[in-house]
Amino acid sequence: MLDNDLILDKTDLHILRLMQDNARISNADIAREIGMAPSGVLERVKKLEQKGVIMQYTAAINPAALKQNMLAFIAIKANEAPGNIETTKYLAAIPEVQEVHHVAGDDCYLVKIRTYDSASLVGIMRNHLSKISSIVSTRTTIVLETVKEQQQLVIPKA
Amino acid sequence: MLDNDLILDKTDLHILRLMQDNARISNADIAREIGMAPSGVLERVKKLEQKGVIMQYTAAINPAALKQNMLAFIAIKANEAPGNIETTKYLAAIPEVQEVHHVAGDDCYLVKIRTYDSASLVGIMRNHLSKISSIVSTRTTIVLETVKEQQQLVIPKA
DNA sequence: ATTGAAAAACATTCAGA
DNA sequence: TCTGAATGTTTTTCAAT
Repeated sequence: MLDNDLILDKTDLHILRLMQDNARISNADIAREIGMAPSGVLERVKKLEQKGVIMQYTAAINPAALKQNMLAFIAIKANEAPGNIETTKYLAAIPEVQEVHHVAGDDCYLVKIRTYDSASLVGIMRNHLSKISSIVSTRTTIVLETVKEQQQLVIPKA
Repeated sequence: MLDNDLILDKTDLHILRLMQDNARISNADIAREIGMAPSGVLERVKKLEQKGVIMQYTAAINPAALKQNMLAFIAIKANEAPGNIETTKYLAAIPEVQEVHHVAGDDCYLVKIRTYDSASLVGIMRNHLSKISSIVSTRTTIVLETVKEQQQLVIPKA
């Protein structure tokens, strides 16, 4: 999936824009919006899913509603052979870790992690990070307030 | 919305888990899964939306499909009066900026930004960031590879 | 790639418990 | 809160283009 045969036309982009903003929009509504038959829309949506353009439909849940009020970024330095991915595999397997990026520069990895509070963050660092022998050092940045947080992409009109 | 009258019971958490994993699941399927009538599920879902627990339904689109292959984090130092939110307002208004966090420590803000390439990143920094007079300095971290990226929360069973 | 028709499944409302 | 019945709508398939 997601090969070179993915030429997204104006209609595909329109569908993506609608579904990115409201994943629970009905095919019928999409069809009305873009002036196509519902069955045609369904075909296109299925193709977008199957090509890996649409990766998932998800409900964005308010972390505060689940009392998950701690958000932190951890910059991690690791001493491992280039191409070795043991560290990232371990980091990605931690459920509270939302993002793991391999970054350029001094710090090898940047990890985004969401927990209930500072105690549970420390708990994860103790129980998980300290068990990863390749980790040389960590630098934790605590988020005081999140002003904007969205995964939505800028989708061009054409 | 999202007051103190949000006591999420086991059923609510089950619904949230299902919808977080697949926002396009039908009410009927949720009803079957949790052993309730579809109309009852609908009521609960509407209440979760109205209380602000469910913030949005969104399709996660593969950035590569839109040729958006540059991801960067920018740490921004700003000299502004505490409580002044002009800088964050400006940052959040940039469409390519997916996240703006006010963080503890030396760097005041952490911004996540997704663009086509390094040229378009530089373009945004020139056209937007350099116009914000309160910004003292920026430190950009380029993502080489994203290993994990999800906004999904850990939802407890009860 | 798209349509339109047809059947099955679904969403939504509302009275009643 | 929840159910169950009722109605209108949607989804999905498929033959045809």
